Amino acid sequence: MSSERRKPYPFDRLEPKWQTIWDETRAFHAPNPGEEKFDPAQPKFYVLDMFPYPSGAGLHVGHPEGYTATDIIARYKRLLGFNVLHPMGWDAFGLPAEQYAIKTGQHPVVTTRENVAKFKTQLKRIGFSYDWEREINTTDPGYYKWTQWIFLQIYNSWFNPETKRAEPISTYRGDDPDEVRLAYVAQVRVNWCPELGTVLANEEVIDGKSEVGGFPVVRRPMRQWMLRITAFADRLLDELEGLDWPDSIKALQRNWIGRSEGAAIEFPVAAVYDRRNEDTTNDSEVRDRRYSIRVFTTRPDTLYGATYMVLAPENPIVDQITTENQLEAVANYRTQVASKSDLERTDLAKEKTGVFTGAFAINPVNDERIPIWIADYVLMGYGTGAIMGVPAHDARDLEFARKFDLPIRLVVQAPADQESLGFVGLGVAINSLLLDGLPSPEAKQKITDWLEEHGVGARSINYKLRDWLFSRQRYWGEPFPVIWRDGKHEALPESELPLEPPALEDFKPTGTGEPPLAKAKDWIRYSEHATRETNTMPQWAGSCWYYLRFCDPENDKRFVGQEPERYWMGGDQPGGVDLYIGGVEHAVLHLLYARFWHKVLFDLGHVSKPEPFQRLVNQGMILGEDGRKMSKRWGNVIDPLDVIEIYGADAFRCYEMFMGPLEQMKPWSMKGVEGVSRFLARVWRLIMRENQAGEWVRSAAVQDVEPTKAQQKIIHATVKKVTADIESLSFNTAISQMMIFVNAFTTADKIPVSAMRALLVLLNPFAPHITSELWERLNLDGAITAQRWPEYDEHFLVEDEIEIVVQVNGKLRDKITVALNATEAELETAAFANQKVHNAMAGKAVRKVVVVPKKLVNIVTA
RNA sequence: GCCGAUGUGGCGAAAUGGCAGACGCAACGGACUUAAAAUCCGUUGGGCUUAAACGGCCCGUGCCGGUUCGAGUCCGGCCAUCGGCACCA
Repeated sequence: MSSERRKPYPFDRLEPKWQTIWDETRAFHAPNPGEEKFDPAQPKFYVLDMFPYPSGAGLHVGHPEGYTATDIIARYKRLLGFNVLHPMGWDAFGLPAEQYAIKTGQHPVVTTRENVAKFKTQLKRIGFSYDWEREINTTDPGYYKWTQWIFLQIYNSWFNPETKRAEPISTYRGDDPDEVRLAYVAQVRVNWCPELGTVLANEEVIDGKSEVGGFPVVRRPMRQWMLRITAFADRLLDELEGLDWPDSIKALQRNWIGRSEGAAIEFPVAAVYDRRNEDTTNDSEVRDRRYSIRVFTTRPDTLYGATYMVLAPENPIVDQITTENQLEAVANYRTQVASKSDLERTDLAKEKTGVFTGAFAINPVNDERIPIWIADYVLMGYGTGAIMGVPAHDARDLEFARKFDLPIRLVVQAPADQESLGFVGLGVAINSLLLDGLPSPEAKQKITDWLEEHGVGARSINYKLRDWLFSRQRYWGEPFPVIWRDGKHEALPESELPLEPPALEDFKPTGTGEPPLAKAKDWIRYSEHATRETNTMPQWAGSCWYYLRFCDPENDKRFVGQEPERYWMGGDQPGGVDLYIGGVEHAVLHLLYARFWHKVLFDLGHVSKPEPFQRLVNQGMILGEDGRKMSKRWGNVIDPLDVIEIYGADAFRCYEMFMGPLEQMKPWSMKGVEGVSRFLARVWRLIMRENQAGEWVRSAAVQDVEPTKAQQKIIHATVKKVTADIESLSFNTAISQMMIFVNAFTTADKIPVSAMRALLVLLNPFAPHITSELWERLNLDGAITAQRWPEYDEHFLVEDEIEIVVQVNGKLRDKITVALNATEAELETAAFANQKVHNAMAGKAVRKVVVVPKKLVNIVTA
């Protein structure tokens, strides 16, 4: 038959009905301290989603996975009596939104407004219980006013190494405050993406391509705004410890920060060929302190094995030390390296290349002359842009030394079963005069002490983390609240915030590196002698503090009021954000940047805790039905609204949670949705039946009777399991338990109302619409959202008789039923009386009997 | 190469060191129906035994070892897949 598929229950009518009621009654509005209806007696719970970029494509099934999980928690905590903060907003500045605007030829203001409207409609159709009165949009002047204000706090601060805290720049005693500001301008080799027409942060470049769009990225020196995140490297690292985050995310951040401990060592340059002084000879043994090369190493204990040095080709000192006859070779090599993109440079990493500079350095520990080379396997961006080559104990150095026939000297003895040449682990020092016989860790200490005593080295720590490149040459972002006067930058007065971008017709990137804002000639001109900064902030700026704004979104006096901040983000209660759920893709971007901003704000006294997100959970990616990543290319993308059209929002929500563990990657299955939909229909038919006229009426089986003993047991077992499972975010097994509950009642001829009350409240966070409707149809008191979460009584879970497992030599042989209070001796006797046990023992002698009360008896034979 | 995660039926998955596979999907059988859909009931890890049913027995959580009365779970060593970083000195 071609007629429309019959709905198993009328979700298409009742779901919009309840969504409207929730809106109209402000059912999920959370008042702030001091506001009407605020109850200070209740504990708070802040449960947050990573707010989306409202892209043109709309929601896909991945978004609602985390959102459903947080919604269940929010509704559950409300039923427990918590004051719950559960907000949603829009991260609408940035490349995706702007690329979409360019593609469709519309102004980003217009596309953003449309996309936000679309996202909001979709989210509402899924029935999420957000407090929409707290909705924020990073592109609202009322919001980015405070993003700019926070930038000024950062700009007007420095990191005091004594206190290890950010402090107002006024406490800095040096000559030039611009040298130490947490926001500064520097000429740096940036990641320039010609296709996007902007520079990108290191974190936004993946395999030499832009994270957004996958376009090639090249290195290019440019003057840019930087944020001094490196000053906070140790705190960002150390304070990860106390956070309730997945180990994998902590590991990613640790890895990204990349702290390594070692020593900095000075190698004087011997025989400097100085183009300004033709008299200097190559054979001079004079140590020339004017040209000393500093290296960083994590293995100072291998210093005696350093048989050459390598500089990064970009290292400026190369110009100073290269000898006349090597000038051409060095220049050629440097040109060749410069023409390679980062991608090519790593791609071609298979074979080592390099050139001798003609110069020599003196190994400070043994006065040996060692040749200085340049090679692109040494990076200018890490350490000092120079290394000591210890080929015997470093795989890269060994490869290089073999290729260019440089000497190799063993200085670490490997453990007996391993070859010492090429051994890179910790062993025992050899051929190292001062260090011979010492295990590597002690050798490190001793040689570093020696270097410090002789003034030629020191303990040193290096990080992979670079300062955050914070400016972009794009239109759709926050303008910097900065003006330029006589070549110097200064802060825009706070009273002039928000600084709105000019209304440009043509907002496309210029392609030259000049920002689009430069096209707005009137806007740029600030005064007779001053002009505005034309760069804009990156996408991440707005998301670095949005969780704070949610606490007090309307405040026009402060970025967040002190009292709401103290209440929701700290105060006497644990956690800042108590639960934060989102995708793993933000492990080193948003989550690192936001922690950094938060620490600056904390140091300056603007927020009450040093860390913003106490507990973090990553939802796993949802794959297409074919097991591949969802993508237009494979045609396997699922649109939530299509699913809701057929099965309803409740079924959609429950399926998203029933698929498997929240954090796991898992494939979508429409058949699976159907199964969950059948479960909800069974819940419906427990309470409702269809009359002759085809109307749903309350079933006569539902009666005000006492549950049977067996029913009591399953009710209390379900309350217990669902409660525990929600607490541990094991939503899939919570749903399983409710299925067991429903299956048990499906066949009952009398269904106690009390059992249905408990079920509906338990199921409400998962399937809020159907449970609200059934609650109303049962004529139960008040709204279901105003109920208290049921409690269980252990008393109902125990039985008089229990089943005991009987094993022989650890193998299950039979199960016996005994009284709950049976003694160990009684259990043992019962086990030995069992025929199967007797058979299995095959007449062998008993060696041992293990009795676990209420569980099992295990008989061990000889 | 380094770091992290994962490995259980045809599929998604469950299992405080104590009955492996709950719950759901798919499949098969049955009831209801003129028929189908929907719904309800039942079977369903593999193998052997038995005419069949009942029953009985053996094997089984990536591989190899270990600890334990007892291991999917704990320990050691491998293998595979996925994710991140990657010439980081």
